[in-house]
Amino acid sequence: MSGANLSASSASRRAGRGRIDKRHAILDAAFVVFAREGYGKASVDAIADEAGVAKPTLYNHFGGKEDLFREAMAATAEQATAKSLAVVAGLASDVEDLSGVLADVGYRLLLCHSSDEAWALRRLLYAEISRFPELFDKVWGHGPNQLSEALADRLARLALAGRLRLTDPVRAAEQFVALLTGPLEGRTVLGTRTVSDDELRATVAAAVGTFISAFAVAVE
Amino acid sequence: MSGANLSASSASRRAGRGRIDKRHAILDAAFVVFAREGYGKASVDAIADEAGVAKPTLYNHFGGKEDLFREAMAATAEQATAKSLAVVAGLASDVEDLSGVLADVGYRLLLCHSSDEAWALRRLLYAEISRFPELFDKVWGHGPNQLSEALADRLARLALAGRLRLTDPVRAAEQFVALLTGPLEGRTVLGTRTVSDDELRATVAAAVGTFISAFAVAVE
Amino acid sequence: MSGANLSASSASRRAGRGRIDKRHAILDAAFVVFAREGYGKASVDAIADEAGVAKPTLYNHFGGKEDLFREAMAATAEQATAKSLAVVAGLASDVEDLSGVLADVGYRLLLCHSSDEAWALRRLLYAEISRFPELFDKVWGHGPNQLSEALADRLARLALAGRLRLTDPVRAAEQFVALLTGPLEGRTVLGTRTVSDDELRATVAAAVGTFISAFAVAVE
Amino acid sequence: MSGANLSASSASRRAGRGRIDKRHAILDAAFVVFAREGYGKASVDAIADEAGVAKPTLYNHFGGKEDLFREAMAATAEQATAKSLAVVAGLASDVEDLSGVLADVGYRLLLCHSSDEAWALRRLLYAEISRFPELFDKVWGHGPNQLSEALADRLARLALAGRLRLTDPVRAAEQFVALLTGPLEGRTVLGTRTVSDDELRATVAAAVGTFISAFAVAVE
DNA sequence: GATGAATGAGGTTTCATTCAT
DNA sequence: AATGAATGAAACCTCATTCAT
Repeated sequence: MSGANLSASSASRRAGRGRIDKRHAILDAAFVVFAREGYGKASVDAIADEAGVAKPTLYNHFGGKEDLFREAMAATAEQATAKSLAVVAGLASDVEDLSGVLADVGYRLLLCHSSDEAWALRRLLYAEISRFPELFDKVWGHGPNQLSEALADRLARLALAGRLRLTDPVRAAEQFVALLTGPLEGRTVLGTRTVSDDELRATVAAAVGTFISAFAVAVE
Repeated sequence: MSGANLSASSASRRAGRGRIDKRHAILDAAFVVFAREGYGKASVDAIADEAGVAKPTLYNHFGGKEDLFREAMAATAEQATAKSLAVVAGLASDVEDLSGVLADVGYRLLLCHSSDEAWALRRLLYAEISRFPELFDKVWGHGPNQLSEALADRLARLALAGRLRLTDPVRAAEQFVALLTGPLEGRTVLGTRTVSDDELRATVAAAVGTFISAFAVAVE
Repeated sequence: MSGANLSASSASRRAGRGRIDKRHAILDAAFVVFAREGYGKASVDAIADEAGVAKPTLYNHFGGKEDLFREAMAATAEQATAKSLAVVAGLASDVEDLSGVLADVGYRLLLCHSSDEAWALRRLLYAEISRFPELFDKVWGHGPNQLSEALADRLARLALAGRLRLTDPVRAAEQFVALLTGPLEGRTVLGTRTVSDDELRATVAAAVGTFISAFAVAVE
Repeated sequence: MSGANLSASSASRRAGRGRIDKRHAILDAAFVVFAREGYGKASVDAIADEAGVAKPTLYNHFGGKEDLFREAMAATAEQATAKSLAVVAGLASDVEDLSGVLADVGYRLLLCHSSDEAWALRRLLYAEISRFPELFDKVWGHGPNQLSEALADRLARLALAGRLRLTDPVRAAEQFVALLTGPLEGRTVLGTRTVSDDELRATVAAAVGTFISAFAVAVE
């Protein structure tokens, strides 16, 4: 969560393996620089340097700074979304230890949420939502929101299986995510400070505890 | 919630009432422009225009763009914080209808949270936290966080009064706030879209419902 | 020669002894700042600060930056000139040890020439001669040039007394000054480095030696 | 000597002969403008205009105003130095008419010293020595100082050849230069006024006369 | 007479973008 | 397709100067 792993993998950049992935290198570099400097202060020069290409090359691949931002955000968001969805996909409906399984899913969701890329994405989205309103769907709609929908599906099946008492699965999913992530916003200082794994797990435990208390069907 | 009422009241600007409030006019204008453009793209020229003063006046009052940003954020945060704290201060511990009271407090907190200023503050804080790390304490620490502490105090007293079953009041307060605000982040598209009052109240009801289910001591 | 004694005497500035010498304080401060920053980079603010007065006060006393420069240069030049002329005035025509007397006068002239004020004056004059051509007369004409004239008078009397063989006393005076000061320009790095008193005296000795060899009437 | 021939030759500027000499054009223009306005008042805009390039081009070639000044000074100083050294190089040690040869060398040195570029160099060096102390070596050390050394070599050989009586050739060289240039500083008003060729030659004659009187071995 | 506050103009520098190669 | 070099526009900031008190 600290910030080191945000540097674009320089292997593919450095290696002249071809020019098929020059576009990829630019996108990676762009996200790195945007994450570090913000959209307004990030300079196309810095992105070109980070990508190891000349500026006109960058303009040949993308229309300009705005398009580059859009595409870099979309590309990174896609990866982040996939990870979260993969976690949710692992939530089965025929579980024994519901609390334990929710805690496991919650913990892994929180890891996704706490990655440097995820924080950078959210920060940039927050910052530029008014200049790039369409980014919301690409980043959030295909991110936590899509996440809420996917999670709602799983919760609905748990309700059908008699393990949860739900009237609105989407709302419940939103609340589960909120209970997980909300308390950590302040504690991580918006992702700029690392929290210990213990604190992470404690937050998960508290979230799951509250969620279970509110929604679980008591076992006999 | 839409964005119209973010323009600084021009009455005090136009009136040459003195120069004591020129500083105030600059701070107001600065926040308006920063909120509209973001820190990086906001130009000092635009701020000076919005404030109705010349640029050097602005530099005489503040050291530069960075300081101006800091002070504008702090000033707006102070106001926002005060409102939220006032709401929490109204949460008594000897209440009859606990659900109703929590819903009332929650609704009013959500109004605070949903104001244009509050969203703008959070967006700017998210965007610039790495360039201005010290802002977190001023904006969030004296904002939702201070809010969590104040709310925790009240919840603790409700626990003492036998109305809530709490092990960690701060955690509970964080969760209450998370249940209120989390689901609305996506639904308001980070504050750029207005949600109906009905949806607001529904979110509050759901949050209070979950909270009560999880923490309320059952009445006989 | 180092640079410490260029700060305006703050005693008269600090003491509210009256306002008769506020003009003096401003002139002193102006020269200090001009010497430190150069005319172009010196700011009126800095001068006002150094003088301990407000900017409008300065504008009440002088017309603006240009006039202030002119007057500050003139005032400092007057002092510097007076010192040099006083040295020359001490050169009598009925001397026994001509070499020794010339060395003495030369040494004291060189001290005048090497003072911080003198170097600052020359540097500013060199720098701004095209913007302030009239300064030449005030600074140089009333300085080394006036010096040449005064020295020429004394040399002429020594010639009349049969001690020197001169066709053009002014030329001889110029050459005497040149022999004294010329070699030191490079050695002091235009006045920014201190030279030892030994080197000063050696330069004087060499200058006087050459001058005597060229112009002295051999004693029997 | 008046100032007209300081404008950069516009031929190469106008002709788009390539971009190899754009750097040269900028350096020339920079020196012209710095000489005319001084470092502080010279604007980068004016330099870019004079060079016929856009401002960013200038910033691409040089780091900023300071570096540009350094390089412009160095470039001009190099040319000026070369000319003076070439003159000294022509001073042979097996001369018949020592006076005549010294006068010839002196005259040509004085022409170098009196050129507009040389005066501008010295004025700028004097003016900015405290802000750019390292310029001294580039301009003066490689200029008159290097000149003194080269001249000292030649004088030493003349001493070996029995034509001069010297104890310290460097000192003698410094004095020769001082006798040549010193009297002209005042007479040309620091290079801002033209002196007639007659006056130039008279100064040379006087300098050589004094030098010969002081150092020449009497011919039998 | 002295001043805190204000300003129009202009400073250096950097930016996103485009040629010509 | 890729690039070194160039640019118009605009950024932040500072200056000499003047009000109104």
